[in-house]
Amino acid sequence: MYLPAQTIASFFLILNEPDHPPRYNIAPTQPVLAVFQSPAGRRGVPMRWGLIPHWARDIKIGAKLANARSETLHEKPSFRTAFNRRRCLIPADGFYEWVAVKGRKQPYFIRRRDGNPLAFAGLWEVWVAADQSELVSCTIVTTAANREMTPVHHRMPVILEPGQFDRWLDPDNQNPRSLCDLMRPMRDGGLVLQAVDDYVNRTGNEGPRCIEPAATFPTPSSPPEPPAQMNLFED
DNA sequence: CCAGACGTTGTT
DNA sequence: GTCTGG
DNA sequence: CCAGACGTTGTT
DNA sequence: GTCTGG
Repeated sequence: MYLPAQTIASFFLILNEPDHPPRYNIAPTQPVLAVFQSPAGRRGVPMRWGLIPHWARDIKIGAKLANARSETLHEKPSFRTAFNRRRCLIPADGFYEWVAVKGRKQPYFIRRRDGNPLAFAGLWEVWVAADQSELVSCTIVTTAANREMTPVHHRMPVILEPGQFDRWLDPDNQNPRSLCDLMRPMRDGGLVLQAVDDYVNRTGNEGPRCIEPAATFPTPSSPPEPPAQMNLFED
């Protein structure tokens, strides 16, 4: 079968962080707000996007680790330890995906239909540089695309609901198998896509123009509603 | 044992 | 740090 | 993820 | 084509 032109999944995202200017175009290696569970409660701190394993010699490895596949997290040397002990949430108003069409890359902005922010499942890590300085970094966990995402890409970030936050963040839960049910595609129908101006394609560009609707490209149509089905993902 | 990798996406 | 390939 | 560079010698 | 910077 010939699929529509492909996409990417880097989840360049929008972030509105209290007391900081809003960001509309966060790229890997840039700081993103991440929330984790500390003994004193939940804390949000800026972390470098792109996880740097504690054993890394070179900071550059982080650029390749912006995402972590949920299916294999538990066995990857780069993610295993963080998965067991350092899970986090990464809040965002939305994220982008691109579809390559005739030598062009058409970006789409994806947000919740209900207007609330998203909470991506993430992992974080502390890396000690050669000069002994510490750098905290994070990665976003991915899973298969849900119905709305399928027209633009076959993967999507794991998006958690408030009722799931505690379990995901609990540092005392070091049993990966008990977390499998959290790492599923978001329920169908919860997201909306909007084709936007390719201003966002340049990482140096910032501001609301990144989510300005594109005049010439329509939102891709979703496949028809599936028939009534068994509950495969037991929520 | 030592040396070298350690990742995701999408592309063909 | 830990695993894999040689 | 996307955009942009992709090099050496010698100069300040 | 592949790597780097953002």
